[in-house]
Amino acid sequence: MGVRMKDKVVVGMSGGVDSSVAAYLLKEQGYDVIGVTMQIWQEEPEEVKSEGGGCCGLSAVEDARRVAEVLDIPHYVMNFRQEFKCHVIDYFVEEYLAGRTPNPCIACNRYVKWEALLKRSLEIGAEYIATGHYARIDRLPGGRLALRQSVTAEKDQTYALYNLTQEQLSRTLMPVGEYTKEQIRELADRAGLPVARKPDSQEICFVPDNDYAGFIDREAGERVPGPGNFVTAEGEILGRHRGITHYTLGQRRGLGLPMGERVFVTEIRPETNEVVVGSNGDLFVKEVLCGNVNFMSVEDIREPRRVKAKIRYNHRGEYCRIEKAEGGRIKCTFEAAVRAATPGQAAVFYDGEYVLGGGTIL
RNA sequence: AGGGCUAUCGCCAAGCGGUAAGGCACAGCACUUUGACUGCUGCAGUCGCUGGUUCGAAUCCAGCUAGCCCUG
Repeated sequence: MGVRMKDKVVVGMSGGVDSSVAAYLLKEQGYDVIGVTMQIWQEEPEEVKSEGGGCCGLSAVEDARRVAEVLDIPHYVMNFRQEFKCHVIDYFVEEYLAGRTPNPCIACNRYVKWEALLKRSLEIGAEYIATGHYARIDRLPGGRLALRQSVTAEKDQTYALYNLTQEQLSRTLMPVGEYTKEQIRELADRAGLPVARKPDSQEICFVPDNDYAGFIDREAGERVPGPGNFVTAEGEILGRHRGITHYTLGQRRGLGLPMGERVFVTEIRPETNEVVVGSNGDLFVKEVLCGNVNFMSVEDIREPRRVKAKIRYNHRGEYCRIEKAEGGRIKCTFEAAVRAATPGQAAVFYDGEYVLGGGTIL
């Protein structure tokens, strides 16, 4: 590893174990480490302050500061509320209003962490930014940079990072990707970091009460579509739903329909405010179309090629053939049908351990 | 107000004299740095009501009530 001594790196510190250890590791490697905690949302309610919090919660600031003290590195708080509101919150709300299911982490990574944070980090003289993501970055023989899955496939977080550009990757360090979660906690413990046993974060960081639909109600007010009909694919009305923002493809719980058998959301129709319900089998498809494609390990694809694709964060992946389609889109033809390919979610393509690229499911 | 049928958890539904299956829904938990999926746990001291027969009834009998159906 060509560690360039004294290179300055800004580590985005969320106050969690992973980013804390990232800072620790980089310091050990000889970098000039600066800890930065991003303020991205409002003040947290008092109750959740001492809890695990989200990946970017504000209670984070306290923890991050303590870690920085232990590591003896400077720590700053940067305000990114505006960027977060624009690229994450608004996007999140608009997608749901349109009947799609967004992935806010992907947007946050691409536009807040690797755009706003990176820009400001460069402004203060840093060469790199670093995070505690479980992913690796390699330079390929051809010269391109590509994300590589972390050592532990279970913890791998490349899915949420497929949208990064070459320029962004060239300014990024992800030291945590070389270790397992257990090793990271051990390192934290040995380094005396106060967050070694902090529970992993989960849920949407800006929706601490886990009621994302309620969040949309508060954000979008009367723009939120009201109740409508649950219907079958044949058009039979089965009952009333609470508004399309409450549902996503493949969802079973919360429908309140006693059909005698399990039923799932198979389609959301914003035009008619209908939510279509069907059996689990109805959710499987072999073809998926993607837009807003970002290529990573390759500049582009001319010929169809076989890759493994993940259609959601927690997806083991399925082999498919990807090929160019109308308007820069990519058509994926799966070897085995995938369940609930959901518009708004990302399909990320893997060439072995490397992220070839990805796009948004249409 | 002639006759027949049915009344068991929010919905569906076993049970046929021996001390309330199951499915769906719902709730909680687990899993999870997105939404989901999935898994686990919980969920009728009571069988429309009132009496009766019986050692013992949701199960048999009677009356009442409600709903459905057929006649008028």
